[in-house]
Amino acid sequence: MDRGVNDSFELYRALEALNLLESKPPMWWPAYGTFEVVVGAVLTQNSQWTRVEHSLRNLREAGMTGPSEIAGCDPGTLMELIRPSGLFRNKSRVLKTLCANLAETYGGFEPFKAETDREWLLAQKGVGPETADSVLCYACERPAMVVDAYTARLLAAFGYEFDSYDALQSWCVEGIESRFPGSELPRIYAKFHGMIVEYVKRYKKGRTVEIIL
DNA sequence: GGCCAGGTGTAAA
DNA sequence: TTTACACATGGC
Repeated sequence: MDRGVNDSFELYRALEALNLLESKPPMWWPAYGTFEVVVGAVLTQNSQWTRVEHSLRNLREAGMTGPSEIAGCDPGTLMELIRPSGLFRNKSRVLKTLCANLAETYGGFEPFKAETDREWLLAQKGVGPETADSVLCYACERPAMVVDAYTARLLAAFGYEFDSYDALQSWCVEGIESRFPGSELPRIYAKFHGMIVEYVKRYKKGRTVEIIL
């Protein structure tokens, strides 16, 4: 099949030329490099970011700004605070357990940020590959490529199909990783994923994506 | 009023 | 090992 992009590097360059992140936070995800990203990564599972912002504001106003606060929060109270982003019974349990384990294993967010890895994150209940990579990429500032439904839909528009998260992620990484110094990769992957999401949001037509590249 | 959203875990088949 | 379903709110 004829494809508009031969590898992920071509896609990256084409998206970059569209200035999709002009009015977004520097690394696309708000509060890049902070604990709030960990909370947001769980809350955004199968829900809209505008809803997550509402929950995050509730949490800030209630003083639930760190792992120890959330780990110690009354379950019913936490459910009410995060209710706006949906799936709140699951997510409150997931957040409390995740925060308790984070505090116990690492002692706080900064050591967690420096020392955690994908395997530890995937072992947490309610943390799958996308949430784990989102935390690594946007909270821990690591070279992790996040892929999601947007990524799959964009590549489907180019004729690519992948049978797993890992296969899709590998395609994205393989075209990119050798093209930049290792020290730049955390921000390159962060930008790449952000550009993909913004592109699809702007050019989606129903369930498919219009290609203007 | 049905479909969808910045997924994941569990239980059937 | 694959597929189906539950979780739940609010925007469109």
